[in-house]
Formats: sequence, C-alpha cells, structure tokens
Amino acid sequence: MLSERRLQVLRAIVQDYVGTEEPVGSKALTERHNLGVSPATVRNDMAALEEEGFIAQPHTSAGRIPTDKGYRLFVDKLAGVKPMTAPERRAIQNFLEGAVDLDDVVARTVRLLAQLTRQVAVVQYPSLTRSTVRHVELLSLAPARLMLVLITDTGRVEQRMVDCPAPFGEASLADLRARLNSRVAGRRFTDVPSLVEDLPEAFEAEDRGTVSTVLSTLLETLVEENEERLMIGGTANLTRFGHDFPLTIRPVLEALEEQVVLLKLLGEAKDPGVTVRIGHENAHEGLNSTSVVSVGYGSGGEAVAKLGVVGPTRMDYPGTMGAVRAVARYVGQILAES
Amino acid sequence: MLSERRLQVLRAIVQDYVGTEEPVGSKALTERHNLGVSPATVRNDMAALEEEGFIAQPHTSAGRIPTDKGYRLFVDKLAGVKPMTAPERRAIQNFLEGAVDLDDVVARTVRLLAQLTRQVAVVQYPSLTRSTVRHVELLSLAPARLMLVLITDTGRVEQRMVDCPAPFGEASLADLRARLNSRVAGRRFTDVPSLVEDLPEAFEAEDRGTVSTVLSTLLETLVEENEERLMIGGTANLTRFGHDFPLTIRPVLEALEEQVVLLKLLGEAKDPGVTVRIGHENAHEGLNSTSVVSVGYGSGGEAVAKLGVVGPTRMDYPGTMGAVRAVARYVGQILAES
DNA sequence: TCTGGCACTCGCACACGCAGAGTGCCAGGG
DNA sequence: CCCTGGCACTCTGCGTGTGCGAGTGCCAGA
Repeated sequence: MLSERRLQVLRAIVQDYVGTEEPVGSKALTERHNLGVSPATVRNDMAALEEEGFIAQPHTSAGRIPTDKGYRLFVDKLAGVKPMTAPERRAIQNFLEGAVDLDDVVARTVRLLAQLTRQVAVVQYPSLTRSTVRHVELLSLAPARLMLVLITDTGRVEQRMVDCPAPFGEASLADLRARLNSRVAGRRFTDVPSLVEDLPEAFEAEDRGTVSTVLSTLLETLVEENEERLMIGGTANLTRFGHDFPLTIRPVLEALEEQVVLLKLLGEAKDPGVTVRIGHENAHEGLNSTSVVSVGYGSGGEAVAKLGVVGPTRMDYPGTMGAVRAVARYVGQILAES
Repeated sequence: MLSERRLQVLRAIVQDYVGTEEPVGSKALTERHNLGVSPATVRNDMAALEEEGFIAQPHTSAGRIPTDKGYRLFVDKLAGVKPMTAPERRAIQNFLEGAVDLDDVVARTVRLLAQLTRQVAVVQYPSLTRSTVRHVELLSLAPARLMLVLITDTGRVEQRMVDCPAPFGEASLADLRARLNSRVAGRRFTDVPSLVEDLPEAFEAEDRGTVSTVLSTLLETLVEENEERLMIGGTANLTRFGHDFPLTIRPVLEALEEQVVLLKLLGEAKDPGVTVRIGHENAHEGLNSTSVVSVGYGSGGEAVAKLGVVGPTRMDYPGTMGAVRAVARYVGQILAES
C-alpha cells in the first residue's frame, strides 16, 4: 500500500499535469504544493510511484506524467466530484428551460455540456424501452397501406409504414386504433408485447392478417429503435487535444462518427453515478488516448438514457464529473416537467 | 485576355498542386505535361499569371500555387465535371437503395458523399416548403390538448402540441381531420394557407377558436420548420487538410457545428447545376480556406433541398463536382420512388 | 526516514553550412 | 515578336554540432 504522502504526490502530479500539459518534476512540485518535504524525498516517492505503474516519464530526465492507472487511482481515491457553483447551476437551468421540444432539449444539452467542459459532448436520446407509450396512431394512406405513429411520454415520435396483406376498412382501423390505445396507453414499452398478444382474435378473420402485421411492426419499432439516436457536439474542442494531434485526432473523429461505437461506450457505464473510463479502458482503440465521463439521466427516478463527454485522458476529472452530473440532473428535471 | 497556352499552364498548375500538395515549379511542369515549350517560357507565363492574380508563390523562389481566383477560373473555364464511371454509379445506387426510411436515406447519403469525395459531407433534409402534404393527423391527448402530426410526401413527420382554448369533442375532431385532409392532402405547402383560410366558418361557434388554433399551429409548422435540419459526416477527412492544420481545422469544425451557417451556405447556391464557392467567396470567415461544392436535389424535377461537401480549396474539383451531382441525382430517384 | 549535494543524462533550441529547387533577367536565334 | 538557353541569385529544408537547463538517481550524513 502506498503511504499517504505518496498519494498526495500523485494527486499533485495529476493536478499540475492537467493544468500545464507538461511533465512535472520534483522541484516544481515542492514549490507549487506545500508538501512539507524536499524535492529529494519527492523524487524517491516518484520512483516508487513509477515502479507501481502510476506515473511514467516520456524520456529519461524529463518530468513525470500520470499513466492511465495513475488517473484511475486519482479518480477513485484522491478526488471527489467538484460541485457546480450556484451561478453555474442557475445558468444551466436557464439555458435548458428555453427548449421547445425534445430535439431542442437534446441539442441544448449537447451545446451546454460542450461549453461547460470544453470537450466533446455526447447525448443519447431518451430510450424507448424504458419509457411509456402516450399514444399510438394509425393512418390510412392507401387501401392497403397504413402509417403507424408512436408517441412516447418523453415526446419522441416514431413512424413506420405498414403494408397490409389485405385492404383494411376505416371502421376496422378505428376499432384497432381504439383497442390498441386502451391497452397500451400509459404502459411501459417492455409490457407492450404481452398486452397486445391476443388482439387479433377480436377481429374478423379477414382483418386478422393486417392486425398481426401492424402489431409486429409496432413491436419491431420498440426493439429496432434501440439502435438509438444520439447527438454530438463540441468537436472543435478536439483541437485542444495536444501538440501531436493529427495522429491523435483522426481516430477519435472516426470513432465519433460511428454511432454504434458511441452507444456501446455509453452503454457500458452501469453505475448509478458518474462513470469514468480512462484511456485503454475504452474497448475501441481509436479512443485509447481519451477518457469518457458518462452518466445516466431520466425523467423520473430512473435513467432512460445516457450522456457524457469525451476528452483527453489529461482532463480535469473533478470538474468534468461535476458538470456532467449537474447537466444530467437538470435535463432529467426538464423532461419530467414536459 | 490570357493566351490559350497560359490557360493550359494554369490548368497544369492546378492539377499538379492538387495532386502533390506542393508548390509547382516551371521545370516540373514541362516534364509532367507536354506543353511543347521550355521552362523559361513557362516562367514568363507564370509571371503573367501571377501579375493577374491567378497564382502566387508562398516564398520567393518557391513554386507557384493557385489563388482562389485561379481556382475560380479553373472551375469556370478550364475543367468540366468528371462523370462517374458505370461501376461507381451502380455502387451509389445499390448503397442508397438499402435505405428504410428518410433518416436512413439522409444518413446513407452523408456517408456515401464523404466516402466518395473524401471530404466533409453535408446533406439537408428535404425541405417542407417545396414538398407536398401527404396527410395531416389530429390526436386528442386530453380534453383540451391535441397533437398535430404532419406527414410529407418525402416521408418526413413533424408533430406539434396544440393547447385548445376550449374542449373539443371527438366528433368535431373527426370532422376537422376529414375536412383538413380533403383540402390539403397532395397539395404543396405553399398553397396550404389559402386553402384552409375559411375552414373555421364551417364549424359551430364554440369550436371555431380551437380550429383556428390548430390551423395557425399548422401554418407555423410550415414556416418555423424552415429552420431545417441537416446531417454532416466525414469530419475525419479534415485531418487530410494540410500540415499546419491545428489553426485551419478549428474554425472549420466550429462552423460545421453551426447549423445556421451551413444552411446559409447551402442556401446561397442558386444555380440549377452544381455550385462551387471557393475560399474567400464563402461569407463565413472560418471557411475562408475551404471550398463548398453543393447542388440541389429533389424527388420530382424540382429541388427540395441541397447537399454538398466542404473541403480544402485545394481539391479535385471535377471529381468532386461529378460525385456530388451523381449522388444528388440518385437520392432524388430514391425519394421519388418511396 | 528525510535531506542536501553531486554527477550524469537527455531533450531542446539555436547556429551554421550545404545542397537543391526555383526564380528573374538577358542576350541570342528562329 | 516570341521562344530559348544560360547565369546569377534567393530561399527553404535538412543534417550536424554545441550549449543550456531541467530533471534524475544515488549517496552520505543528520
């Protein structure tokens, strides 16, 4: 186990490196933080920390920089979450309250997060599986062609075309619409399959094919749309990455364009609180030199989606975590109100 | 007026510079293109071209590079649009045909354009104003709260909440729905206002307030949604920009995040054919070192939206223009079919 | 266990010199 | 009149060499 002072040294190294972006040496450390010991002692501690793999030196006779393992220790043990100040909170709230619809909420959240953290922000649209149905609408576009519209309690709208096996009369349509809504309105998506199972039986034989088709389209929508959408922003902040960044930035931009990758990234965060994945902890190798800070948010007590930021491993973890947590909280409030 | 040979020299300079990304000198020019004259002669021509502002040298005793004005002349007079090859056309068609809905069409188009041109692709969603109404649906969510859903012929769906001044019965709702659809279905958005003008008069006095509210919401949707959405992709291609690119890339990324800027950019292109805006011709100064190649596309003969690419001024104009034009054409076809 | 001292190691910035590419200009020839 | 070959000049990029400074590791002493 590392002594208390060595942990303090590590903390100091992380803080200084995050601030200056330059390897930090023993002398500078003792000057900027009053550790109460001399540089020589700090050097010994550094040697030990390096031995354990928490810090490394880019070249012999340069200062030390934290490794992924070092950041991990820092995040887990040495740093808390820095809460937002009262004015910041107010600003967040004001900014989000101006939103007019779900798209706008998400768009504003992305911009807000990017601005607060000065990093790349990623916000997942509220997921369908955990939300509830507000309304299902069926429109007849042609004799054997329907449009299915699904409206969720988070304000999301999904539409699907349905090609019917047989023409479907207006009366049957109205009947189906009414029955469908009385069963599923207000219910959770996960409950829908069992609730509509026996619906075709209530109809004439000639209509059953169409009813089944409509239902299976509805169920498909619930599942398929779990390839959920997300929005990203603040990519201009990537330019603050580092000096050598043509090489660093490219894979990151590529990864950010792959929605699948990002969704997996956010999905991996299982904690109820803020999750941090540092450098090589990220499965996708394009993101090996980045850290991802994410958290779930939701309209009720429960998380319906995730949001987070992607930035260099050399980031201000306490501040970023604080911002992410605060934004998630207020977005949740906004969603609950609407 | 410039002599024929001088134009050839300019063309050769543009082609070589685009290929090599390095200033091109008189000797290299005569070697790579058989102009039939000596380097010395070419030097004289270059001096003249520089005098006129078509080319410039980064430093004394370096080769020449084209200026924005040089590219402009090249695009206008010296180069055509390079048509896609047959296999390329087939590939485009196949790729786009797999799309399942409008979002998917746009997403695929973006990826396709980015891949073909190796640049940043921008695709505007088919605009509302020029498309026609397929269906208007009204749903009652609460006694005095309706949801208005608008479905366009391009498959786009917009929804709006409507708070009614008075409760609105199911019968009135069905009536309004029927009347509304019989008037506007299949009609152009621009025609809608005059078509629904007198609708409230057909209703009982107590319902007129609500009907008016619904109508004005509908009209608002048409106008307001002209803050149209768009999708971008291929930002990773920005890394191919140049050597000094931290400085170049930042404002570009910033500009790309401002939807307003991009929409204005695309909107400026008035030509029926492919439009090219080179370097400083772009109003937004973050894009002063980029060129924008754009074109309108549409489901019928008429353009309902724009798409294009953003890349360095040093780009392969004929190839890019060909790719943009071809993609626009096929997207139009796909939209017409669906 | 901490401290001060000391020798050592690198990386970085800067200066120098050289080779190569490109230019402008000029006088001569078709 | 236009083109050509030649010539002197300019500038960039690159490889080499040197000095400085920051930082380290180790050791002896408190």
